[in-house]
Amino acid sequence: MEKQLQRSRAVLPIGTVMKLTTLSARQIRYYETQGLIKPARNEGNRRQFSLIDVDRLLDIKGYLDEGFNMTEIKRVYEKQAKHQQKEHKALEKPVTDEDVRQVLQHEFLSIAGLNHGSEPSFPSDDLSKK
Amino acid sequence: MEKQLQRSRAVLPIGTVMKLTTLSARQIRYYETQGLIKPARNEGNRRQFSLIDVDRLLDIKGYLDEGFNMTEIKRVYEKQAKHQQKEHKALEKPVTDEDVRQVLQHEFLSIAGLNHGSEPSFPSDDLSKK
DNA sequence: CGTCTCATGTCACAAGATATGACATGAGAC
DNA sequence: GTCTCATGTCATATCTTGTGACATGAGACG
Repeated sequence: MEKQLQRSRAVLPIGTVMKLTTLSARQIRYYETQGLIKPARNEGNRRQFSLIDVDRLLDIKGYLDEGFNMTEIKRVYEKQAKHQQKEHKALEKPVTDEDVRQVLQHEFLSIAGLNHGSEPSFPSDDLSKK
Repeated sequence: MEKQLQRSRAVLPIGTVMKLTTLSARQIRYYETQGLIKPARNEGNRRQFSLIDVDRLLDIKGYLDEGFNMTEIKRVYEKQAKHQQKEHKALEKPVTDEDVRQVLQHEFLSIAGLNHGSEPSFPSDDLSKK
């Protein structure tokens, strides 16, 4: 359980998070304005994300893919905050092709930072400013 | 063992690595010129480190604290490369105060990125350009 | 169909971060 | 003393990030 402490350490800049989540900076910032994440800021006002933030972003991404909108996702987290227990599993549906990619990617974090993982995957995206 | 794959994913910019290792950018770059690490580069020529790189940097830091110089540390890794097995444990000495800080810090990575960890620690450094 | 809203993309300018090369320095080795 | 080693500090050029503004495709709704 102390592991949770480490995962909350905010050290990742938005660029790294983009790679880890394959979300655009615009999306990440937007989710923040929507109150879904609240990354820390350094002295230079740069966002500093933790692995927990990255996890949440991946969750958000998954919810969006499943058709939820910001407001609904917000409610999910509000409820979780109250009930103080991770039960968003109740929202799961039979896996689609998209989901698989999601899960595999999520595994990276499970391995590179958590404890509930199983098999890895490499998005290997390049994010070149196309 | 597949977990090793994830840890080799180069996504961390030097700033993050500085925080994770409490090493200066100058030191990190110097160790690179000495051939101790070979971080990947992105399209913009920026260094991209993996958790494995961070681990090695922490090891290097530990060796330096123990009195080794670049050349000797280099040999350590060359030998490891040949014998293809992590046995630099043979170089350990009875723990000193400095060592403790090292180990505790190393634990962060063990937790936020590996699997052989135990208890955490927060350097909580700020890196403001003093 | 128009019109709104939502989630994102794209631009643009300011400010912080990083790359490299040069010069400086304290601690030891000789 | 003089060298070497590991780092610090500067300077300049080039990315990266932050914010705000304008644009747009997909749906919802009338």
